[in-house]
Amino acid sequence: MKAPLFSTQNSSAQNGPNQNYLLAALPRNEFDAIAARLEPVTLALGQMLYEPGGQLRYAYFPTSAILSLHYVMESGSSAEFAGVGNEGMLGVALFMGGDTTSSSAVVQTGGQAYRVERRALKEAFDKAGILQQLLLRYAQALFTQTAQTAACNRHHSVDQQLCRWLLLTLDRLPAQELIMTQELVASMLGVRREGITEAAGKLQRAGLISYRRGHISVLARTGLEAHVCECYAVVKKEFDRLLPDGRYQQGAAG
Amino acid sequence: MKAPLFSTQNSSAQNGPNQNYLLAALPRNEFDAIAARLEPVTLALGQMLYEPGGQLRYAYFPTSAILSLHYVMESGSSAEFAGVGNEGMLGVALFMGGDTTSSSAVVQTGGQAYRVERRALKEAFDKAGILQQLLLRYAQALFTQTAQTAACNRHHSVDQQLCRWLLLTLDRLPAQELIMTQELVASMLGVRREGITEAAGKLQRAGLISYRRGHISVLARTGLEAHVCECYAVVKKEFDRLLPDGRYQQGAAG
DNA sequence: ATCGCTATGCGGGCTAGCGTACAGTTGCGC
DNA sequence: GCGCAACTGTACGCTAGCCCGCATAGCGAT
Repeated sequence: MKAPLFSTQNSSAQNGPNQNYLLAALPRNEFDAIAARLEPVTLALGQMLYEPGGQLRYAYFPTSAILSLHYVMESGSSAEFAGVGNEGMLGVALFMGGDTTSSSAVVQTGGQAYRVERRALKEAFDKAGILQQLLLRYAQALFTQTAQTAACNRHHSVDQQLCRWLLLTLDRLPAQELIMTQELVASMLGVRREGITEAAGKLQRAGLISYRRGHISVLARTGLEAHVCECYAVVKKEFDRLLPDGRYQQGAAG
Repeated sequence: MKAPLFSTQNSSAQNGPNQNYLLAALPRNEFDAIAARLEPVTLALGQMLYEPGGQLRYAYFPTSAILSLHYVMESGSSAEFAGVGNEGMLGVALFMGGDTTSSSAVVQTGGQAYRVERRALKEAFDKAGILQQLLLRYAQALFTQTAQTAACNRHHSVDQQLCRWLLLTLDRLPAQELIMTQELVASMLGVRREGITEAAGKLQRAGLISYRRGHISVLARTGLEAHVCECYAVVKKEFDRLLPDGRYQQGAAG
């Protein structure tokens, strides 16, 4: 699972660092500078990357993995407030100044990522180049997503939120199927498992998705879009506005 | 209402820029540099400072005013996800890179603030000094507050959330009384006005607060602390950890 | 002092989502 | 190909908070 670190322009690398949009958007010199510090890691479903209150050692740039930021209450119940795919990075606190967060981060979809040590990230950030711009804009997008989640949690039904969650996850996934039990989805959204059974049942009866033990397939994306609350569009629009678009942008500074 | 801009060290100024903790924590040279660009403004209850999607012209550093960040849904209902007092600033998007936000900002408690133009803030931020550190740490604290609000909205009762909101507001206020109708509190928390009537009634019967038309007085802060959910403590702790402590720190670089 | 606006109090019916309990079923591991 | 753990389906009562409507009361302006 060694990635070709020495070859920064290997466009045939299925899982090279430039599968991550933020890294891919860097100009050549900045990419080369940080590439030497990137370490490929395989992340397994359920793996906990950050524990509440713990020191953060690494930032993670997913290429195929999807990560989930959530907060676990004293009662044990939890709620996701943002997700991170290959459009972004985990660990904004590292360059924002606090080296810990009060939230947890777990792997929601297994896959690959590149990690970089705290100090290396901070040094790269402090060079005040394109990377800094990209990371700040990404942090802004993450903030919007979190704020929208707060509002959505207040006002929208579980059905709507499930659609939102499915669409956001789908956008980060190459395939139309996610490996995910209802139990896990429930803990992401912070509702009971039965609530997801019911909501997913409705969507399946409507022919929009189909699922079996631990797998959910999206059959009709447009159908989900018709059921979802406004929150999905708001978040998506903000991401599109603030982030590089995923085209291979090496050398294009901005 | 002119503030003594020319005198950067006028410690007798009741409403000088150094009533704002972020500004007060700047070392002398950085303070002087930005002080020339600060413009005192009086903010009235209910005034809208940012409209969703609009271009942001100014950042605001409250000294006595309290501002509220919230999102208004298509249905018209709304939900606050963070508040800003003299511990912070409004407009983190200005230095994060997006010059707009999808959320609204309104004045929750009338008072004074200093505003600074977009460009001036960006220039000061890009000097990569203490101001940059402070603003980034503040953005991190704001993020934590927003994430916590998302979780709280999901899992805690209106009673608990009212306690949280009262305590957070109180922390930003010199007095024990807030000018605020139940209707307004309701729109902050994103619940019905009757829900607040009921919750506030309970607190009043318990002798913790007393209120009359448009005024809420806190009688027993410790009582509120006994009723509040964990979210208050989490947010407060994170603010204490990340932010300057409000002592007059001019000259102390960090 | 009175009027009128607006804030607050209250009640009744309703629904979404919770807690709990248990039954059915699938697919993995041996 | 068997067993079993784990995932999914269903049901029932319960409560918080919603929507709606209307009654009362405080406070400011005339």
